[in-house]
Amino acid sequence: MMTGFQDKVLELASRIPREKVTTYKGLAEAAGAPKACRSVGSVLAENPRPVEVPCHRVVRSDGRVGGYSQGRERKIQLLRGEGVEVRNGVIDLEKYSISLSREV
DNA sequence: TCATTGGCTATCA
DNA sequence: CTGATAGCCAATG
Repeated sequence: MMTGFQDKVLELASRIPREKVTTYKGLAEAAGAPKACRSVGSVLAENPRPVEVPCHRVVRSDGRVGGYSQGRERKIQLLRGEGVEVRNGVIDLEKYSISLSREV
């Protein structure tokens, strides 16, 4: 259906710069729902677009990579391939987490 | 419109 | 990690 929420989530997710990651919570806030962290996951889960929407750049607020439709390991490999330091499935949010800039 | 289900979460125990 | 609870959106009936 691609409603406003989904569209926003995918849009923001596709705007994540390289070597940077965002959290489901942050994405939810940027999408307009500060507590729709789960909904964000649902949207990404049903939108397998490893090219247009790199959902693998979205991690959990704990700093862990979280889940992935294609496999948790796959997500980690992709992140590492972009230059993100992934230690045992954990990412340094202090260095890679960013606040989604709502610019073009 | 409401009820139920599902889901890459968040937080607490 | 598991279990439970919470709060959210989309799909289905």
